Amino acid sequence: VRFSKLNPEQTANAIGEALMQSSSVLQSFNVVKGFLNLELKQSVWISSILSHQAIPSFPKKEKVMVEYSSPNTNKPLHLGHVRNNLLGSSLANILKANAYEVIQANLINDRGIHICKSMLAWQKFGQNETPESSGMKGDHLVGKYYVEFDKHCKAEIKTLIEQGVAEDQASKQAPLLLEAQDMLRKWEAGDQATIALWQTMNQWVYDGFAKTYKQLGVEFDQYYYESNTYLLGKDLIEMGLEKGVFYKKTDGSTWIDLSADGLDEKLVLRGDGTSVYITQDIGTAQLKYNQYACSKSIYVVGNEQDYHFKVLFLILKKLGFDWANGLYHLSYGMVDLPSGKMKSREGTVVDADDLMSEMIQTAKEKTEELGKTSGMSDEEKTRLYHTLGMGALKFFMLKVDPQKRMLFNPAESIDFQGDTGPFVQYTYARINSIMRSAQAEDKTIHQVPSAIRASEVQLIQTVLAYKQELQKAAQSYSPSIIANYLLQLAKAFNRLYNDVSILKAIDANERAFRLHLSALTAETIQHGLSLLGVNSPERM
RNA sequence: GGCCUUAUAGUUCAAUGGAUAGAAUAAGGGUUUCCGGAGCCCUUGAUUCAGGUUCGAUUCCUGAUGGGGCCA
Repeated sequence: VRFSKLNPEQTANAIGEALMQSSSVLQSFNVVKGFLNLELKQSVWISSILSHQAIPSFPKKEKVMVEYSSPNTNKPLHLGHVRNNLLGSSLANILKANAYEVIQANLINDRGIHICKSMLAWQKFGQNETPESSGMKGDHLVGKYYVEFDKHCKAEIKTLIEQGVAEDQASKQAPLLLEAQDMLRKWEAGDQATIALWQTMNQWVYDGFAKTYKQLGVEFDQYYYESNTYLLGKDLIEMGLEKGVFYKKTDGSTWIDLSADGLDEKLVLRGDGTSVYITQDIGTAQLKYNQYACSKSIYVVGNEQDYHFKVLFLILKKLGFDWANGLYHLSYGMVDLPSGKMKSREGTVVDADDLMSEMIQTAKEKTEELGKTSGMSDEEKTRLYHTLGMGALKFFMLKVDPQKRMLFNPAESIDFQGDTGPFVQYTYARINSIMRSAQAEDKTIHQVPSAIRASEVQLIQTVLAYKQELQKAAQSYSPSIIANYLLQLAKAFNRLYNDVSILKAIDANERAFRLHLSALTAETIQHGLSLLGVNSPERM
């Protein structure tokens, strides 16, 4: 507009005219409110889809680490962990599809006062109960004793208060708590009996987690254990002191002043030389880099730790590590339920294992209601219910922008209508059905169709957009982009194939073209769903 | 108290600074022949408030208010 010295309408018209003359792919153009709209010839769309390869593949270029899950070993996984795991593993898939070499890491918090609490309660009240003897999943068993500890500890505190001890004192003096702290000291001193019990109970938990992970469909290339890493980082504090990044206070504790960066002063080493959380995170970050030299490292951690990661990354940069620029905190919001917030104290936590089996059970009921499983073997049905139940769960959780707090409604997620996983899966199954019944046909396109419908152009455009969406998802670390794209694609397909005339009175050539388009759509859906960790059922 | 984050139909979610803010669900209406009606079509309905930047703001900036979190 500045160049032409004309108003936007006139400028657009002039450009449009010029393009019409010089380009062979334009059908027409029009100008609305200063927007120049170019209409491409249908042949452009037709030929672009015919030469299109739905699934791009590239050579590996960079290494990236995705750390997620990172559970504590004192209780089983819950709904919040599910979002974490799904985000992490889906992100790993998306990055792989964008040619990154991905290392999926899991940093397990296997030490500390919390696991000592479970151990102590088991010692006192457990009567040698094991996963085998009780039939309980190991993580649930250990979780049970964590709750048990809490119960007894509270009772002790109550007694103390009744004896006249002040409340804040009482909560520190409960005999059980003191005993747990003592156990932690023994653990740190390497006491054999304590270590043995710790190993046994942790192993129960790991066996339990393994089942949960398998059901969720996540896996890891590298496990880190805090029991191995909790002493790391002290040498880097030393180094930072020499560089003048940190300073000592008179009590001997080491700090960093981040007030110039809009943050506070932060303790990095206590006066007695013991670590704080961030100390070991500094050390672990270096350990990871030394081991893999990833150009990017992503931490999938809830948004309550936003501040922690801001500080951590800043410290690493100030220590002079170039690789600190490749660190990213994928922060995600909490998951709410229709019944309200999850609060462990009120027992409203939704257990991950329970949730998954409920989803699968609901998938079964819904599908049986519709009575379309006739002719399927029991094995096929079981697999289908799993595919649908887990697909519903994953799709629903990944559809939402990670950053935002979300509301998980199990009933709504598994509905076959609406913006759900099963709806996308249905579309895939439907296309498969179409392809099956056309199996025997000659699907060669001898001649490019001369005209196609607007709804076909729309579907073609959507299919073609996939690569861009994939890139966007990788750049913004957001699986929700893929999920929303898949909904759009499924809708575009269903809309097109509801047009009765498309099924009738068409010549073999047009038919072949549409089958080609359908096959590409199916391929794209399958690829997209797999990035979300969702299976595509051949039939449903 | 300081800091971070969020605010869109009744509800749950979308929208590289761009056109008439999209879906889904709920409510109401429609879809005789159809390789899958678990679909498709129509109707009703929304940007928290007050300023600012811009030709143009749901989007960026400032402030207020509500939700969530972190730190003391």
